[in-house]
Amino acid sequence: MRRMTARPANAHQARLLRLLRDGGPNSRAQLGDQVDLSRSKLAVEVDRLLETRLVVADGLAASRGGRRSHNVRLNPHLRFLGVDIGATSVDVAVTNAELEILGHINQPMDVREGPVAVFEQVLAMAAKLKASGLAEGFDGAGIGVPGPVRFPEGVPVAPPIMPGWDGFPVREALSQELGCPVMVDNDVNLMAMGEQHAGVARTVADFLCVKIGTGIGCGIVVGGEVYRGTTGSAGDIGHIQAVPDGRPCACGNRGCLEAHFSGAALARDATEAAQQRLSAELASRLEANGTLSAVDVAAAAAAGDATALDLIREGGNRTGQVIAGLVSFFNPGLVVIGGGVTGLGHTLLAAIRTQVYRQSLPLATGNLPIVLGELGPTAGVIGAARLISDHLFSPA
Amino acid sequence: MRRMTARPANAHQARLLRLLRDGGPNSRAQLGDQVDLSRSKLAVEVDRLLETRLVVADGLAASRGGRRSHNVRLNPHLRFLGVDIGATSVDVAVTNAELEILGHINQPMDVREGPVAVFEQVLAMAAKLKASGLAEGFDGAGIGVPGPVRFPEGVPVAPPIMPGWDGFPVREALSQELGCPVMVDNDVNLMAMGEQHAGVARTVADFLCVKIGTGIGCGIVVGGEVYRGTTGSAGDIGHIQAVPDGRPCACGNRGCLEAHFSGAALARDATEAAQQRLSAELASRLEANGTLSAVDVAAAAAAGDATALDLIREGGNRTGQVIAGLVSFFNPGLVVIGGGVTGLGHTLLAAIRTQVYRQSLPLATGNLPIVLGELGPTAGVIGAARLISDHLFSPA
DNA sequence: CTACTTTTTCCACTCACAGGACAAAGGTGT
DNA sequence: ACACCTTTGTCCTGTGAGTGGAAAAAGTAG
Repeated sequence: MRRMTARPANAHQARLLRLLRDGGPNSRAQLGDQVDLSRSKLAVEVDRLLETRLVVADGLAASRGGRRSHNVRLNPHLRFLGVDIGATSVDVAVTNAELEILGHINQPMDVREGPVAVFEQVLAMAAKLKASGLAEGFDGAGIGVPGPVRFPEGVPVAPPIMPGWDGFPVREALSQELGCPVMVDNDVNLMAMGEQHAGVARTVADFLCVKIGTGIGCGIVVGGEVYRGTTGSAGDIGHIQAVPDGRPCACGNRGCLEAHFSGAALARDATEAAQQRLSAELASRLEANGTLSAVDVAAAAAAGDATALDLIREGGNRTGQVIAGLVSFFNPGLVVIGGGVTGLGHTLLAAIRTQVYRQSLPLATGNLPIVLGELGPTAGVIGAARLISDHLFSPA
Repeated sequence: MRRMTARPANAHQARLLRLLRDGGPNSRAQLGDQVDLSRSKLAVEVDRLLETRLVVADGLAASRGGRRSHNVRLNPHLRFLGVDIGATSVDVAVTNAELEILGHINQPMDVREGPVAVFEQVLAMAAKLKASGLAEGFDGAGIGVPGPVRFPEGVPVAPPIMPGWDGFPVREALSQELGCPVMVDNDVNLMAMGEQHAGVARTVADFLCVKIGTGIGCGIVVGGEVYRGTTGSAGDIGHIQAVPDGRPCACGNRGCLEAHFSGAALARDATEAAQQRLSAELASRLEANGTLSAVDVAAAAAAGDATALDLIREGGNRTGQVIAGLVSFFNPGLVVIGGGVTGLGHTLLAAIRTQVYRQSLPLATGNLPIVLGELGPTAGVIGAARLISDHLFSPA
C-alpha cells in the first residue's frame, strides 16, 4: 500500500480526526453531538475525509432508536511508529491510528554509542516489526530521547548523558530514512503524553509526570499541553539540590536529587550495602549476577529485606521533598510517578506521599492524587505515537 | 458622564481595543498593518467601535508619505481602578484605558481587620481619587489580595495570612459597591502582569516573578498567560523547605523559605542582631524607632553595616537556592525579583544570581536574565488595571 | 501644476455555514 | 401487517463575514 500523505484541510477536519482517534469508530450523528457543527457542514467534512482515505466506512452503528447510521473510523491501515530511547534500552512499537499498540519490542542499548549506531538499531527493530506483517510502512513516527530537545527543529541540545548527540538532526535524518513525518521530544514529555492519552491522567488538565529511571525528569502539562520551557529543558529536576553538601554529582555540584536517588544511584548504593554485608539478600544477588540494579533492589524489598526497603524509603523521601516543592510551586491536579523504578511500587509511593502531604500546604495537597503510572514501559511509545498524531491531525 | 458599558462584539474588536491600549493612538492604516484584516473589514469594525464610544477620533496621524490618516484612540474618559492589597498596606490607583496611572495613593492597613474594614478604607481611597477630579466613575476594577483566589469567582480561599477573608465574595461585593465589573487575583500574579505590561517582562512569554514582601510568592507566566494552578495556589513558594530542620514557621513546618527570609523574618533577625549588639547601626535605629523593618536593614546595608549586609546575603542565598530549583524545573526566559525588599537592591540580587547560576544547569541559565522589577510599588496596580482591561477587552 | 503615494470608501463577489424541508431508514405499538 | 414516531442523511437556499479591486480623496515631492 502507498502510504497516506493526506492531511486535514481545516480545523474541523483536524478536530474530527482527533475525535476518531480518541473515541474509535463513530457515526456521523455521534460526531455531530461532539463538534457543534450543522449536520450539513459535518457531512461535507466527513465526505472530504473519506475522499482522502484518512477515514473509511465501518459498517452500521448501533441503533439509537431511529434510522441506523453508518460508522466511520480512521483508516485501519494507518501506522505510527513510536520510539522511546532510554539511557540503556530502546522501546519501539507500531500503533494504528487509534494509537493502539500492535507490536512492541524492547532491546538493551547504550545511548553513548551515538546517534548513528542507535538509529541503525532502531531502524532494524522497525524493519523487524514490518517484517512480522504489522505494517507495510509508516505514516509518521514519534521519537523520544533522554535529554533536552529543541522541539521545533527536533534536535537534541547539550544532552548531558548523550555525548555525540548534541545538534544531531534527529528529526530530519529519521524522516529521510523512514520516508514519513517525524517529531522528536524528550522521553519524559512523551511519558506524560502517554499517561494523558491512555493512562491515569486522561481527565486532568494540569499535572506533573515524574520519571525515575537512570536519571530523573519531570513532564509538565499545562492546560492539556506539554510545557517545554524557553530552551526545551523544563522539567529537568534531576539536578535540583536535595541534600545540602550531599553526594557529588556528575554535573559538578553536590547533593543533586539524581545523585541520591535514581536507577544509577540505587544500583550503586545497593552494591555498597552488599559489599559491606549489610544485607544477605543483596549480597547473594550480587554474587549471582556480578552486578546489582534497581530490579534487584525491588526483588529484595519484595522479599522483605530491610536494607533494600530502607534504600527505597530514603530515596522516596528525597524525591518526595523535591516533589513537595514542585507541588507548592505548580499546584498540579495530579502527580504521576513512572519510569524504571516503579517496580519499587508501594514502598516508594508511600514515602513520596508522606513527604508531599507533610510539606506542602493543604490547599495544594487537599485533593491531590499521587499515583503510579498506569502504562509502564508502553507510556513512552504511546506518547510518541500521540505526539506525531497530534502533529499530523492538525491543520496543514 | 455615564460610564461606558459597551463591550467588544467580536474577537476583532477585542484585538483592536488591546492594540490601542498597548500602543496608544493609532491610525486605521497602522492598525491594519498589525491585524491581518482587509481594509474594508477593518474600517467597519473601527466604525462600530466609534459608535460604542469605546474608541474616539483623535486628530491627524503623522504623515507616512501620502494622504494623512485620522488617528483613533481609546476613549480618554475611561477609568480603571487598580487596588493592591498587601499584608500591611494598600495601594489604590486610577488609570485611563491605556493603563497609565493618573493618581496613586498608598496607605498603611492591616488585612487582619477583615474584608469589611479593608474595603471601607479602599472605597474611601477611591472616593478621594474621584474627588480630586481624576475620575467621575470607574469602568472596571482589578483587585489584588495577598493569598490564593478561586479566580473565576473572585473569592479568596483559605488564605493563611488573612483570617476572615476565606470565602468572602470580594468580586461580587465590590462590583456592587463600585457599580462596575471587578476581577480579583493574587497580588503576586498582578505584579507579574504589571511587569509584563509595562515593565521588564514586556517581550518574554515564559517567566517567573518572585515577590518578596511580608511573605514570598511567585507569579508564573506561561505563554504570556498567568498560570494559577488547579486550586489557584500556584506560585506559593514561601513554604518550600529551604533549610532542613530550620526555623519553625507559622505553617507548622520547619525551614520554610518564608521563615528564613521575608520582610517579617528580616525584621525579626535584624532586631535580634541589634539586641545582641552585633551591629551598632541597627541598634541605634532600633532605639530611635522602637522597631526595625526591612527598610532599616536596607539603610544600614547602604551605610556599609556588615551585619545588615550579611543578613541580606544569607537571605539572598536561601532565596537563590529555591529559585535555582524552580529555574531547573520551569526553564523560564526571565526571572523578575520584586516586592518590598527590592530596596535591598544589588546585594540581594547578586546573592540570588550567584546561587542560581551555580546550581542550575547551563542550558537553563545560559541566557537567563535575573533582574529587579522595574515598576516598584506600581507593578501591582498596573497589573490590576491590566487584569480588568483584559477581561473587558475580550469578546462578550 | 503634475506625478506619485497613501488612505479611505464603495461595491461586487466568494465562501462558510446554518437551518429548514424533505426523503430514507429504522424502531414501536396496536 | 400497518400506521406512526424517531433518527439520520441530503438538498437547497439565505445570510453574514470577509476579500479584493476600482476609484475617489487627500496628501507629499518636485
